[in-house]
Amino acid sequence: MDTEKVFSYKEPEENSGYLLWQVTMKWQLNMNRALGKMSLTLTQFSLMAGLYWLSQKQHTVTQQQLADYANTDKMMTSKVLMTLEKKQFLERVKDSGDSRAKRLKMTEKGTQTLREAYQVVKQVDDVFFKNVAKDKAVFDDLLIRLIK
Amino acid sequence: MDTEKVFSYKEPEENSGYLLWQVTMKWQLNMNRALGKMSLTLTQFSLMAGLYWLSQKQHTVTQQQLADYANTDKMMTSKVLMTLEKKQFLERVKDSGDSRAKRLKMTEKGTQTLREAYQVVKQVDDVFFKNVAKDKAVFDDLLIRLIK
DNA sequence: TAAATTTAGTAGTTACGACTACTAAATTAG
DNA sequence: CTAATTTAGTAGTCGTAACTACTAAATTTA
Repeated sequence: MDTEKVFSYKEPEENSGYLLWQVTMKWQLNMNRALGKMSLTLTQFSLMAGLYWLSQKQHTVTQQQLADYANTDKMMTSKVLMTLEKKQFLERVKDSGDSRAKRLKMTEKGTQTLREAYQVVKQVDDVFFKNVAKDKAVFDDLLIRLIK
Repeated sequence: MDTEKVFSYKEPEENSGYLLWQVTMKWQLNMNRALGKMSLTLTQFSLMAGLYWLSQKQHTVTQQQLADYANTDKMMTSKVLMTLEKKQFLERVKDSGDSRAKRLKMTEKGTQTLREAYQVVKQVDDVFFKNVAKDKAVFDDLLIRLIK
């Protein structure tokens, strides 16, 4: 029989990684439920937001550039962008300079949807982070140190 | 043309939710890569760990009880437990009292694998949380407040 | 400049994670 | 006691998320 103990702590709650995971799962669930009312997923929203931000910085945005910016896997990004194109939230046009690349351009419908979605996201975030609002600077700093 | 701005901040990095998501994604990726070497996923590890912890507290553990404890969806939990049974890490026996329920019992092989997996997880956590180690108490407190 | 390497994107696989919908058994209520 | 409701678990779907493997085009280098 196996009697030697397995863990160096008694409860999962003593583990930062476990807590981090639980919190993010809850946040993600809230986000997806809220965004679901407008037929968007969190990932779809994030890529649209990323495209919006990147477009402010540079004239053209390719799928690869967006994936790099959003820290998403390029294969997954490709699939989600196809979905977003089908929904007519953006266009994927062959780049004139590099014929391998797809240039991304948000449509008017996409921008409007993003604007509405952001109001929903903001609302969820306000409620979710209410209990740590006064420590936002500390919290964000800790998270930034973890991303490196 | 749409000129009204969409976001109330300039960079995603100003948003706690976005940071939280990015950090957890990175943590999860590190965990899954490390656990992958022993053919385990993070979710499989978590449910095995949850079963181990719950088994310390109570004589019998059902799938539903484990799902409640781990805060996982019962449908997903059911599938992952079937996978873990196939791998012979645990047994799912019909409960004698409640014939709807499946009683979960970790096998010797499961316990041994969990022990090895935990060493891997511990190692990944030590590296991942290195930069915030001295603030662990603050960080954990913030996360606990977010779970409520 | 031809060959080797890198880059941009797609296809298909495995495993969650959140669903709806379902079966069957247990519990509660009238 | 029987009907209504709740509970435990399974089946199948959709959308990531991380892969391997692939095509084709651009770039490097020998």
